[in-house]
Amino acid sequence: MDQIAAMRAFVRVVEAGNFTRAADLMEMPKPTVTKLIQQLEGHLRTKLLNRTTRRVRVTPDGAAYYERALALLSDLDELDGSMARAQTSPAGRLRVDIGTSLALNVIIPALPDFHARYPDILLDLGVSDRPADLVGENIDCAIRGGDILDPNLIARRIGQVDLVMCATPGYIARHGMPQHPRDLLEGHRVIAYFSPRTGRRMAFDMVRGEESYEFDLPYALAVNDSTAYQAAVLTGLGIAHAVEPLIQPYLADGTLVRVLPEWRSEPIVLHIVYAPNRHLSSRLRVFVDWVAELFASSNVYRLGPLPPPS
Amino acid sequence: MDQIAAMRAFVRVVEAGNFTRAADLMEMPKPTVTKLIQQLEGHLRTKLLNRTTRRVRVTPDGAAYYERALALLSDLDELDGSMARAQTSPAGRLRVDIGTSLALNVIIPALPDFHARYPDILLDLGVSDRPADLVGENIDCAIRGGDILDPNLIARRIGQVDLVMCATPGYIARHGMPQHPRDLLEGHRVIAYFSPRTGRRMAFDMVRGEESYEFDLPYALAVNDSTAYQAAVLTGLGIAHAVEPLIQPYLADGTLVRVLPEWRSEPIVLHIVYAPNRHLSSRLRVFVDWVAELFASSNVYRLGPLPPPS
DNA sequence: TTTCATTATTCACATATGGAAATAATGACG
DNA sequence: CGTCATTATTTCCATATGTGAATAATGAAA
Repeated sequence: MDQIAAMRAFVRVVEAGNFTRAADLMEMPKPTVTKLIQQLEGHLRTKLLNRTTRRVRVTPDGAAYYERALALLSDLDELDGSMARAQTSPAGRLRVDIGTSLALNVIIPALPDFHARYPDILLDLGVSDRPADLVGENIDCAIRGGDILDPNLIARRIGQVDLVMCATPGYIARHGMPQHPRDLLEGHRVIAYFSPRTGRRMAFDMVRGEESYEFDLPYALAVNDSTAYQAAVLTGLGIAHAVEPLIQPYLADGTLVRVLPEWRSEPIVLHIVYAPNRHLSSRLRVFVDWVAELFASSNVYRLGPLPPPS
Repeated sequence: MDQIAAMRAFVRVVEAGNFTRAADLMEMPKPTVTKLIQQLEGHLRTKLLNRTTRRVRVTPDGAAYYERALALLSDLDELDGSMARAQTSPAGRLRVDIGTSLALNVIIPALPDFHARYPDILLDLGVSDRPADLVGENIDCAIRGGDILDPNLIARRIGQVDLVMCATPGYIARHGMPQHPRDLLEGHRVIAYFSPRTGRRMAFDMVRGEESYEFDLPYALAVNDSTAYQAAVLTGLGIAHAVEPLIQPYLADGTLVRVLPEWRSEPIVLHIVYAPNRHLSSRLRVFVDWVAELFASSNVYRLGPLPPPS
């Protein structure tokens, strides 16, 4: 027996004064109303309605039950309604995990716009290059650069960033300017980025026409955070494989110089990832869409955290 | 979908921490729990549980829903429980319709006993020989003498009363003592009882051995209430067909004398009647049983209202 | 990395339920 | 009283749901 349906039918019969009208109001066949009332009376072991084909009268027990059933159905409808409203009017807490550079340079500066659009969404930002367990830590989504290795997550591509080789003028004055990727193997040091998850250093890849090199180079310093990497580049301790938009101001004012500029590296692809869910909450949906729009609507889409979390 | 069952399953899964244990606790197959949770999520269009085969985690939405569902289920259980208690612990109003003589002479004097046993039952006594519409007037039961003509009611026999012929000594001095039923046809008058429902007078029936008479006799006075009839007997206006236990004191002190004592009349059968109901309320059930016991446990069972409501 | 015990889900058949049509009951009217 | 319009209930077949068995997924342990 569907007790809620039975209670709804009973309430309707009491209010309508007969079975037929109640059935019409509920867009339900009459036998169904009959059956539901019978089932409810059986469940409660109490006669709720004295009825003939011409008259329906509520028993004293039925009248008492009606009042309480009405209140209870109202509570249930309120509960269902609040869930529906949560779906159609995005509100509530959203937990987002972002790499440091993307957070500091792209997302956080744009948040006034998101807040203006969705004032009822509370954003919890986890800012770290260290990947989190989305399901295990109840994180709604993450914005990441690089390959997405977890096949259980949905990854929506939102942009890419270029990597470029560079160094300080002081480093070049001391060690000389490399003329070819193989020059980096001797007499040079790099500033390396290592994965916060695996500890493995990211290789330096370089392509020119049909030529392609990929080296795990001798390094003077290795960091595993994209914002720290940007600061490390400026120390002059080595040659860096840096995110182009983040160092662009330093290239412009001469603080840094390009190294091997005729060689290109694979850009880093940016994704927003979240767990599959037939019933995606509206607040997550609007955030994903807003992020995608943010990256698509300006050339900041090419920005992203240094190296892939691989 | 049975939403209540789905909510119960959800609450159990949250508390048990996994589907299998919830299913065991509810004595329900695991696939049913799976289906119910899926249906509830579909109904609410919200993911309530993030689950793998090894772990079940409640989503933030799920946690919020859990609290409210728990409260609502508690209210429902309280409502169901209160209906069950009303069935097992007799309480509430009971409307009973009784003929005047039975009310005044039998039931009312015994009510202290009923009240002592069932202090939470409130009795509304309708006292009249005039029959009421049980269903139409929300009367729970009636105690009646005579044949029960309504086939839609349940009639439980609780006793019978004898009818006897009698008159005042003054009447006999003026008209003479009848020696045979046929003597009543000439020179005599009776006090008649007529049905409050149909207006028809009750016949005087007399049996002796194989002889049997039934006359609609000339009357000096006719009343349609059993208590009024008792008073009318004492006027000396005619011969009466009276309820034996009610006039016993007058026969003992000579106020009345028996007439045709060797002739017998059909006793009046007493019933308690109520509408059929698969779910008889406990208060009605205990009252019916108490009345039956009252009549069975003493010789008052032979008492009843005059003439049938026919 | 592979293995394996545990647990959620899916599948397919048995059982339960829904609902159109037929039937029974009611009570107003003449 | 009989007739008949209205309405609750029952019947029986089509559809939906429940559930045992099989399958897929997970994650701890070696």
